[in-house]
Amino acid sequence: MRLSRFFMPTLKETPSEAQIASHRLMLRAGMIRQSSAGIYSWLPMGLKVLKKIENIVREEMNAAGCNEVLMPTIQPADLWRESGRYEDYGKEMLRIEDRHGRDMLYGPTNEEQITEIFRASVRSYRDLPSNLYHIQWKFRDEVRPRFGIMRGREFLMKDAYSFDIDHESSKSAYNRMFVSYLRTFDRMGLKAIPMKADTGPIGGDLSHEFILLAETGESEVYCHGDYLDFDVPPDGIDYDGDMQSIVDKWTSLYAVTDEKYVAEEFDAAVPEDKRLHTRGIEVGHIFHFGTKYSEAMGATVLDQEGNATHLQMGSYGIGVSRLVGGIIEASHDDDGIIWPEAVAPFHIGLINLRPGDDATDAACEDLYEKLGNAGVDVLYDDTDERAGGKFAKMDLIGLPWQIVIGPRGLKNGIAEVKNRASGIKEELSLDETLNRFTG
RNA sequence: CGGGGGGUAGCUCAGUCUGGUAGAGCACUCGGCUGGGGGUCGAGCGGUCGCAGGUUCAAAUCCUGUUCCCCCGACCA
Repeated sequence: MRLSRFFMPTLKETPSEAQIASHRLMLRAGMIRQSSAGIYSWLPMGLKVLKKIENIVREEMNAAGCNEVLMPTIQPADLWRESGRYEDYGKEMLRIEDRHGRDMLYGPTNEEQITEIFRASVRSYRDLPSNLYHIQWKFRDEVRPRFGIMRGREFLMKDAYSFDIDHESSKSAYNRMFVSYLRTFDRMGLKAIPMKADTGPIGGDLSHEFILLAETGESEVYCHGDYLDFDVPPDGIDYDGDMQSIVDKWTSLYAVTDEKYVAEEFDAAVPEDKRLHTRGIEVGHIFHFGTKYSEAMGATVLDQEGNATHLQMGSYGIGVSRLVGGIIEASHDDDGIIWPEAVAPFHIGLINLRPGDDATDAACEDLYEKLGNAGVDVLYDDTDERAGGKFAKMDLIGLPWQIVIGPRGLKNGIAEVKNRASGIKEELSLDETLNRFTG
């Protein structure tokens, strides 16, 4: 993509509404624009990242044996009256009336919808276990949206729902999602630690929040430092295999959010030099809730003896849009964003320092074309802005690599390759530069 | 929902107290000098001062109402 034809309205100054780093940088890098409180438009740069994150989530869900569906954003109120949540949910739920006077709502979540779909189609234990997910926009009318995309009212979420015949099987479904989440966040270059979460009125130990460690996080967390070095389950792992030992390992050490924190327990469980007390961002939440919805909504299957049995269910969320902000919180510096390669909007930023100079233009165009042919996603700054502005802008948008070509280096056939994360610059010949990214 | 702060050019903000021709920097357009870390000189473009009503010869400024946004708290994936 040529920068001259790319819609990327960057800002030199920080808009006054942005307080935290990710919000500030997303606005400055031209990724999002606010529409109203907690509601944003996604501009090309932001949308590319959002889609990359969404795809990683999708790939890992599919690998774990889940089926993708797409449920509507607008749901009928009657569905929620069945579960009793229409009355319980309160003002967080955006309620709408259609032209016929029917009560509708913009879905804050989809337990009712998925249960309705499942109960209408599945009759036998033979069709279990099953896990359906979708990636869809949700709306929760938060009293006070904040932190930009991190806690908006409208947000993109992946939510999965598992259906099983009994508790034992449901626990296996839970474990598969647990492992899948470890892989998903790791692929995005994140350290997300599963922490004990509130199980609410249902009880049990099957609820974990996946927390991203970041100093600007919204809640305090306490955990064992060794989690940072734990191995993540490998690509291609067999989800029919032993998930329990992985879950056991990843839940063996102390890790809680502040509402579950007890100083004495923390001190007793973690040696002093391993105590990690920082802030965190919740990017995933997995939860087993048993028959709460299947009983309220009459979702049953016949078991092997022919008895109608209520489905055991669990739900598994990942905040896809929140992750965009979360990744930036975890990976930025004073100059701008530092994208992990897996979610970067482009792999390389190619800077032409002197558009209009024949030799410089020719070298840039040649490299741009060859990299493109090799399938490398390049943002080519072909504008005639000054060098300083180009460097600052490229650092701001945080592409993993920068290739700088100007008359000075070109006299010796040299391009400069800079790694955004380390800041290390190398002088390479044009061929070496090409090979570096295509070899 | 309680408390606080705001809305003036695309962005950051002054001007409001004390009413009297709407400003600066950045951005943008044109031209000159420049040319490897947001340069420089000159000339431009750009505003129903959130909205409605009131007071006044005269309102960005005073009064009333209203709406939107931000921050702290409570709440929350």
